[in-house]
Amino acid sequence: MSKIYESLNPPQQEAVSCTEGPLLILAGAGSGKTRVLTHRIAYLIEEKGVDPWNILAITFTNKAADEMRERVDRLVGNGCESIWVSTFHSACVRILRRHIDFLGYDNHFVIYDTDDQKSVVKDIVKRFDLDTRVYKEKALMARISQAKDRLLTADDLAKDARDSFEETAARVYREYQSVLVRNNALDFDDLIFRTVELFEKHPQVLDYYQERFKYILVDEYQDTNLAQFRLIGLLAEKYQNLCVVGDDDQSIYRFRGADIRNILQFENVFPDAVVIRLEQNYRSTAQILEAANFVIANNEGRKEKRLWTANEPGEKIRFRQFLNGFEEAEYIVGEIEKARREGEFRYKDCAVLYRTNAQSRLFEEKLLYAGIPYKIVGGINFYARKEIKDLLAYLKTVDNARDDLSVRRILNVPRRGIGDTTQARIQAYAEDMGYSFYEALRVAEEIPSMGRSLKKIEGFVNLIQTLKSKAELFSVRELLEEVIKATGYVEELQAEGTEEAESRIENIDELVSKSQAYMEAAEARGETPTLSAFLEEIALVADIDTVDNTQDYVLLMTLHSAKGLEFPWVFMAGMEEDLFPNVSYQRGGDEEELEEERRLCYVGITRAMKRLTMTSARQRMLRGDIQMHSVSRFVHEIPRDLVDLGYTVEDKNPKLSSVLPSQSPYAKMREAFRAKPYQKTASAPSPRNFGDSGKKDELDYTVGDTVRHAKFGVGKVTEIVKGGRDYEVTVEFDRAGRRKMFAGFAKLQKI
DNA sequence: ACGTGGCCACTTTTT
DNA sequence: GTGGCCACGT
Repeated sequence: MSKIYESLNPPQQEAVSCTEGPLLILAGAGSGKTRVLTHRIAYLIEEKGVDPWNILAITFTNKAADEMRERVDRLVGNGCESIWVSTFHSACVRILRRHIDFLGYDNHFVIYDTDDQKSVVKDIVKRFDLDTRVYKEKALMARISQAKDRLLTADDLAKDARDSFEETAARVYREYQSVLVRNNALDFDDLIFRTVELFEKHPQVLDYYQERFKYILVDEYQDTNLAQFRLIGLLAEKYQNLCVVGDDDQSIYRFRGADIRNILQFENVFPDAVVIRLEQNYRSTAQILEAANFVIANNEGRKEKRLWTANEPGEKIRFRQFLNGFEEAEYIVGEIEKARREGEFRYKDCAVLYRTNAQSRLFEEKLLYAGIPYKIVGGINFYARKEIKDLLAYLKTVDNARDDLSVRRILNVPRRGIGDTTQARIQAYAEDMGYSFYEALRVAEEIPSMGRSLKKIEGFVNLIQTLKSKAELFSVRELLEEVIKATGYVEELQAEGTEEAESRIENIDELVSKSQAYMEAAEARGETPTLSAFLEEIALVADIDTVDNTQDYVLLMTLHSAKGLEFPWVFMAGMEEDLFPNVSYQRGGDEEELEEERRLCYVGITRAMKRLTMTSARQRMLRGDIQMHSVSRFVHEIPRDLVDLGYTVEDKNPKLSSVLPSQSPYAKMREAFRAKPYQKTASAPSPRNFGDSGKKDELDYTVGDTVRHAKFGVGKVTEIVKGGRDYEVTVEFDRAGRRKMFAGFAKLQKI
């Protein structure tokens, strides 16, 4: 072995050199799996003489793919451009662009994002005249997506339907699919599903790719779903040189169809698979790692493993509880600023992780106020913004006029005086004649009762035709600018002059620079930039892909988005029962969901290299009303001698102590930790023993009583549930309807 | 045809 | 607290 492999530890070396046959690498957090993957690729090329052309590496995000390619480049030097390093979705798009005509699609298909899917479903719900109370778009979309993740067609779903909801869902699915086919569109799930279909129906195509990809590597294997599993299985079937890397403890996408069994049963599916464990962690301090180990040990369904590290013990894990989310945010922002001022950490060394995107707001406010550069990953996707979607719809229409959705979106944007009635008439005509929506527009004069609208429609068609002809000559960026000019989109916003319009214009400017950046990147890759490729790239970028490691900013993101990343200092905010673990696990009453939450916590803890701070708030505004929260059970699962609870409120923080009740929460916490020393076997932790002071022993009203609420008025108590620290009271108000509230806050008066 | 105001549901996580 | 949707009025 050449020198570069000597820096690897023995199991890592084994994982690199075991190149033939199926291989499962169980790589604990921070165990250097990316290093193993990149060295393995280098080894294949350099030592085994494998043609880079024959290697396929699948990662979870584009960012990870870029990083991997970069690192392989550094190891191997030239020749690695021809390695396919990409996500499942972009790999499938590449394959489908070449061969989807075998399935009767046009290779020029468009990709529908979640928003587009929603419009399609919504339209169908309306056409089927379904009760939207029962058949919610979201639920239907989830059904369809779930089915596709499991490679089920609408017929399969109809066959398995157990009730009328499922039957209807199958009907909607069938119609949804035919709309997509008509529009020559594929949704995210289709990208995988159709590729599997292509391989299964056309063995010669499969054979081509089996020959092409003799060596396959899959990262984050624990998060693959059935469709992805099948895809990989098909590709690897012939040569069996499949190397998957994953960690069952980091499986956090069950809700999206990820099947942890893909990793737990790898050895059953590939009986002669070699299994290698990477258990040495290079990332975190010993105390952080130990905390992570203790937390995850509470899960039952996992492969037993013991992560260890030779790193320094490091600092204790900091835990702080605050009165509310504002103070939590203020604290975290203050800590970051202080550390930077003192030269201890840069902004980019710090990341704030939380369970739900909604939590980002408070941090954003405080960071903005403090003048600290930051970037929020996730939330509302840049490309989901209205102005961006509008402009992209123009580009999509130019690119593929079969995409009815885009055409309809822009027909009256900006306002052209073409209203719903006209649109409905065109739609009806198109359906009668078997035309696409745009085709119907082009022959609008044939449509009866168009009247005054005809002129306007002709204007629109002319605009699109002109843009289409320009698309031949113009670069992507020029075309986009032409759209902006021809439609007067920005002008209209400027005329508005509001702050909101201002920010929309900024977004549009950003889109223009993104188109420029795309062109440059494509040319750097030696490709000719095309409109289709630009649109495709946009459809497949995740927000995390736009994180720029060279910029010094604080990163804020959900725990999910943080997977695969690492930071010197990690803040885990909102460590509260009901928020994290999230309440929905209780709705399902599902132990597995709780375990998934715990894995998410494990992922969060193991992102931290040097320092980890966990915070929680006693009260938090959730869905409009204030709720009391006790400290997350996950915090309790960390042995107390690993935790630094900070100063007491009385000592150091007079501002807090004046607001808080006489009992210091920190003193309470200490008691709690002291009272209940950590036991590894403890199966039922009592998470709610922090600061019970708010609980009233008795309420002066009971079920059936009439009470008055300051805001909601008079109502009747229908239910009282004893919560951890308070009573949850359900009241049927005369005016405000049924409300659930905490007795401590509601201040209900018996009358 | 289009704008406005009130009502409602919503918040888990995403390629 | 917020954004989306519907109904109504101009």
